[in-house]
Amino acid sequence: MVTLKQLAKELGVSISTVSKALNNSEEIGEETVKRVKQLAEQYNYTPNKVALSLKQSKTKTIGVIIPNILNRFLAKVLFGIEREANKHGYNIITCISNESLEKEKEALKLLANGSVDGFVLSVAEETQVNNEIAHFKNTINQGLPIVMFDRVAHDVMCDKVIVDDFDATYNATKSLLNENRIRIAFISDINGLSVGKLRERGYNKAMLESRCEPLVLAVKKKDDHQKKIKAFFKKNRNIDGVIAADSSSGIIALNTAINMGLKVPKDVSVIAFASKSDSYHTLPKLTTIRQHAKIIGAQAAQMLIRRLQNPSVIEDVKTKIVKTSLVKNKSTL
Amino acid sequence: MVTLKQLAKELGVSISTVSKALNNSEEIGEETVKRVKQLAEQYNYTPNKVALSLKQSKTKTIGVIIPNILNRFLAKVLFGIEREANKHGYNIITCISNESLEKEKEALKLLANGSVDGFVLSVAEETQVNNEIAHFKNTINQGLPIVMFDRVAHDVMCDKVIVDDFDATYNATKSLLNENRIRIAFISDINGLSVGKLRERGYNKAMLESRCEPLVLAVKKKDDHQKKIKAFFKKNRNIDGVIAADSSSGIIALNTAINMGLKVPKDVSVIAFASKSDSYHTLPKLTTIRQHAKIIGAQAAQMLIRRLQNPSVIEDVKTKIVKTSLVKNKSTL
DNA sequence: ATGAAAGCGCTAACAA
DNA sequence: TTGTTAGCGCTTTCAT
Repeated sequence: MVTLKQLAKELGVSISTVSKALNNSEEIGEETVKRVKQLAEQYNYTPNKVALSLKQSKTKTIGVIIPNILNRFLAKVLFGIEREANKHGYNIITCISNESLEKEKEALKLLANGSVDGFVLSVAEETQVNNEIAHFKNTINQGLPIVMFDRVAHDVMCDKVIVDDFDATYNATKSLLNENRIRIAFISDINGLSVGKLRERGYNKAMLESRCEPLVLAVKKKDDHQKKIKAFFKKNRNIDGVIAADSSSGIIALNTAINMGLKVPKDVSVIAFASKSDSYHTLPKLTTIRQHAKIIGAQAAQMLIRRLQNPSVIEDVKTKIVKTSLVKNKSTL
Repeated sequence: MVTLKQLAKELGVSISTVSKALNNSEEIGEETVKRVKQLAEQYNYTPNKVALSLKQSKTKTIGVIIPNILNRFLAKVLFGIEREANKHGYNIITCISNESLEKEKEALKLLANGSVDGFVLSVAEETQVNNEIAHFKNTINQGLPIVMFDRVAHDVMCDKVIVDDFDATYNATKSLLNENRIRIAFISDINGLSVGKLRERGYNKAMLESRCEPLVLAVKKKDDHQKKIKAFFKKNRNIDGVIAADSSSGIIALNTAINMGLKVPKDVSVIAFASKSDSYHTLPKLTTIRQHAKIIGAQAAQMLIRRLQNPSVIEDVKTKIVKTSLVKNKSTL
């Protein structure tokens, strides 16, 4: 890498002259500016990012902590964050907590040493279960703002971007009830998460309002989803609707129903939290609750960057709700 | 953030004493070391990463450029890279090229300004189509090593980690031929990629060896996969086997076959490049070609880190092949 | 219009 | 055993 020093030497001027010339300072003579820029161009000079960061004590880098990159929703949010960050000249440095509290703490600590200007993160499962929040508060107190998305810690004062999980399942369940379904099951493999609980509650509310009895299957990560769901269907022969809190459960439920000789949507309707491409993984195509992951990511990044660029203004923390949409396909009437 | 300066001041010693004490230098008195460490602990001191990077002209950060984070395979590789990097004290800074040559160039340039010590990347589709490699060569000439994985540019001299794509489909096709299938189709939505082509060639070779006529369906990203595949099945009624170059095509092919009243695997066998969790998205469970994405990521990271840590040794570039495995499930005989 | 110098936080060679 | 100093690459204030 070429440095200002080398350019200065070759041009026979001082370092500061070169710096000013490249930054279009008024102080420098037209002729000099031209010479400097030309040589810089020739040598393909770019300012050293690290030196810049040190000097200006900001890195233009956002730390992103994701619980699980294999989760399609989270991957999509990451995509949204990256794109938005890039648009504003920020890079992202990614850590994967793997749903572990310990790794989350580590990542936070590791990056809070000057590597990043702030964080966008979704809380790890273990963290939510143990309700740990000290590490978040610490980080914020160190002057590093955090924006949480999807899985948030409500007791931490920071900006948040969430989904209307409760309303989403409430409305989805309602829509099945309107199809005159009465034995609607709720299947979820994210029962430990805040969002999983909200989704279940929305479902419950709708069911109880219509005097239908809730019927819930909580699948665990280590279970064989297919077996569990098949057994569940066998035990509850009269199921005529399914609300799935995650895409896998939804896809498997639909395919299992068909495998058991049921007609979808004639005998059973299925709705799942899932993405567009997931909906192609079943025949008939799956009716989905879309979370607009990319928008969530973009919003979160935006909130963080705003805060970074107006550090003086002590804004109140905000919580944005990105509404889901129910996209009807052929797995419902 | 506390700095050495502040600690030094409070302790009434010089900055270098503090630095040495914290780095367990032999030079410093036992008593002093204790005092320094205690105060550092109390103030939760961590060395400023940026200053360290500047001083040592290495960042302990790896730049990762991924064409598409929503691709499950690539996401999994990213996971492997991150974990391996972390193990060796490296962070990763992620850019998503979104299959665009321009973004790939940009990312490379942006991070080559001192932000990272080297790159792990998979080549964007557009880059492969246009066969552009100058930006890679530039980066390497600047002294930043690159390790490519999966989609590699063969004409660039650098370490590579690839999959035995050709053999994988050759063997998979053979295994269907051994089931006495004779009308085996190849379905792919990655026809533009180097790996897609290799997969097709492996299939072709096996078919021709058995004097069977190849039958290929190339789906485009923007197509409605379900429609395309259904039409394909209708046009070629006698298909008795499918090799899919990507998981989506495989899942959709299997589900479509069932939807059309065919029995899987009795009438049609299906094999696809896909992950374990994908195999649960069909009933019967999908027979898959596994790429061991995490291992690929870990290997790539390892190769880069090795090179970074032995900069003097000019090793020859290496290409590692991570073998796929054919995991038989219920979609084949 | 140009340059010298200080300083961001850290390490390390050298001096005391 | 401890401190001084230089320097990593850059910006910026203050001379000149």
